[in-house]
Amino acid sequence: MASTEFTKRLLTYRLSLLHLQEIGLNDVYSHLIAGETGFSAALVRKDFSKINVKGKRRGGYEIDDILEAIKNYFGNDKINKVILVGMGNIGSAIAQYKDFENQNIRIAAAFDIDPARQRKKFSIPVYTMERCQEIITTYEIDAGIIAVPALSAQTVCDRLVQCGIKGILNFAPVNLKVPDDVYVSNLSLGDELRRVIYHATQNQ
Amino acid sequence: MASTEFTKRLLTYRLSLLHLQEIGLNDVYSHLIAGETGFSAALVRKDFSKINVKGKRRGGYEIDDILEAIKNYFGNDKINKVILVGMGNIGSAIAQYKDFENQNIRIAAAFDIDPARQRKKFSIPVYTMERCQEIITTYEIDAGIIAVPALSAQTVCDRLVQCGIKGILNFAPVNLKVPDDVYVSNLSLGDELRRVIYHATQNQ
DNA sequence: GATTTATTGTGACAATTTTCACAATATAAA
DNA sequence: TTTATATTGTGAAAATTGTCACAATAAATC
Repeated sequence: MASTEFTKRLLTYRLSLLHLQEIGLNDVYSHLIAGETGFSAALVRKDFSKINVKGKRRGGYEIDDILEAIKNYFGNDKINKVILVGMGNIGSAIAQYKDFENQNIRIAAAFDIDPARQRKKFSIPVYTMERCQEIITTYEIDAGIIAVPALSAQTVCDRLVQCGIKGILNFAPVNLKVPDDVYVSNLSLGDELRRVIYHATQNQ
Repeated sequence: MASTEFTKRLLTYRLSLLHLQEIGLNDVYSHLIAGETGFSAALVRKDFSKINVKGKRRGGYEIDDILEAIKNYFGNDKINKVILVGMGNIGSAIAQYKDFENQNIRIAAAFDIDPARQRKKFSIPVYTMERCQEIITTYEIDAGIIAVPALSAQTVCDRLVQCGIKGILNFAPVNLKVPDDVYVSNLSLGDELRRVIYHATQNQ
């Protein structure tokens, strides 16, 4: 399996390339991408080589080729469906988040214990956790987003794993424990901001 | 400067230790932390050694010692103040996010171009960007959170940098360009979820 | 008190990741 | 057509990161 830094870089390239494409470019040099993303030009070329993107000597790379290869690498030509657990502050913000579409990801359903939130009109249906298994299997869900309070995060996580979920994006400030075949990305916003402040105040 | 993986691990240890403390533990062995966090016991010990945490041979480490050392490492005994730009979906969720307190971080003020959002009652004051410089200097702001649409993110970023901000947490799906002495963490939720799905579907 | 056991702390080693340097080569200029 | 120039693609080297193995040693047991 490729290193997580590598997959992160690919998506960073993607974002910059989409931007460059929007301002009218068709071709790019490794140096240009390096300048946009902060990685070295040699690393950019090695990465492209890994995903079988060929450039023209002295001619650079075609943006379309690279974007195609990245899309291919992540296998996102078909729509991937995910579920969202927890419709509090973070959860409902995520439910309305527009950018998932650009990644061909759709939130198929959400879950919450609060019946008021189940009745409330969101753009996606909100169920109780009882219907968790049913919805995961019928909609062929690929991953789950956890946006519940810290105290219930592990319980929710266990439930999702039990229902066959193999990928979890977790916003609760908890280090979730999962079996080896389940992938978890812990996005603790407090930790992330703490690290930003650390680097900001340590600089020089 | 320490690697970002190292600082991430420290905050991961912290989260697990707070949990272990809550369930009544005072001491821990490197193996226990390894089990909780997924890192190897040797790496845990090396990391502790780096931040000058001493254990007792055969006696393990005191949780308090480790937490103290981590707090010290990040220098967060005083409250750090940040600003938030953009009070849309993500922005207002962040404004209400409770966990920043546990990191001694306070959102001092928010900014939005929409006058309606300025009048609306949030728990923090919302201003126009005109008062940006004034507030950053008077409140001694340490970092900025960008939660505006992709199109305006770089403009906002430039403005913050111009006002002396050295750390930025960016939620817009854009690779922000900043001078070398400014630290940016790009948290593109779409990218993050894409990576989760990738790992979930590639596993085995 | 002697012996066993469990754990830390770390130097040496291994693996991984990134950079360096340059041959190959396509394009542009002369 | 020849020469100069700029860029890719990639082995080799360097740097970084993580693991292994074990001496040191404190606690527990006999």
